[in-house]
Amino acid sequence: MINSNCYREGVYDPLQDLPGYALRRASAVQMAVFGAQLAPLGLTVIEASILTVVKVNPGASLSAIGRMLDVQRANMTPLVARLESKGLVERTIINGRSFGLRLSPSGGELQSRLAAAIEAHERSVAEAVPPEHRAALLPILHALWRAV
Amino acid sequence: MINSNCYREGVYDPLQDLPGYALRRASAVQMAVFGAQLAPLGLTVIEASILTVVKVNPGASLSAIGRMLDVQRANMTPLVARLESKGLVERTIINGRSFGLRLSPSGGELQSRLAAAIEAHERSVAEAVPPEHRAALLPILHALWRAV
DNA sequence: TATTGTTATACTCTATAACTATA
DNA sequence: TATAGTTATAGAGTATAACAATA
Repeated sequence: MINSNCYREGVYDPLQDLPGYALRRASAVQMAVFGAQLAPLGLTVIEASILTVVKVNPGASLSAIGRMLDVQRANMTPLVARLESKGLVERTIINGRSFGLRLSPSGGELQSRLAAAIEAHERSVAEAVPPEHRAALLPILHALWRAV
Repeated sequence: MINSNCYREGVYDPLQDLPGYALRRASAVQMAVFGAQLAPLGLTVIEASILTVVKVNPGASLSAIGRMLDVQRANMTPLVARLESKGLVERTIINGRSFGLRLSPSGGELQSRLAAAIEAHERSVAEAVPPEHRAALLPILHALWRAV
């Protein structure tokens, strides 16, 4: 039996039922939507994730945050510089070779709006899943995240 | 009750249980693994997806393939040029303003190895999901893909 | 010696606008 | 007029290697 969605313009999609491909497309759609919702805040998705981690873990080092988010040190540097230049985060001294990050006052204000955006987005993600499958959503994603 | 995985190096991860974030991380892991498996074939993930679509739909146009894969025309051009320069695909004439793609002989040979790599990867993705949740995997991903 | 932060660099993917040629 | 393909360009994310300073 042929799924009618398999054809677009007479072209058959051999990838749509492959879980890895569907995972990539689902993630891409979700990232695009979330990115658009963050645009008014002047933030990218990664910047938003850094701000959220910093808010919850004031004083955490650049390296520790990067490891948590799977962003390499070398790539964290310009990201943090961007957040600093926007006046959203400040450095705190840990020791002579590393520093921690904390939200600045304006970073704290922005974080409130950011938290609302995240909550709205995450709700829409969860609600996009048929109710009977919602309980499986996080277990599946965590399993894929940790295991593939 | 605190999930022991919430802490790494004393830093708490406020994002890990957000479905959208977990979706992004799961996709990223999967893409990295699959990309590494494709490297010996000299292909990127997107190139592999184009080859697979072309194999199943010989003669499909650049634009139609791009729409299916959600790759814009302007970005399809250099991708197709890359595949052409590797001698993997050939152009067929559709009309004066568009052309179709088909696998070249060497593209066909590579596609066999590619199909095996895809099958192995997709199996590992499915098997990474706990058995009781496997039936929900595709319905969830399709719902997120089409709906968020 | 291992780790931190930095710099430099390169590659892939993505997004937009503008252009031509054709349907 | 709308579509196909192209070109140019810019931005975002990612990856590696190397370096100085510090633990």
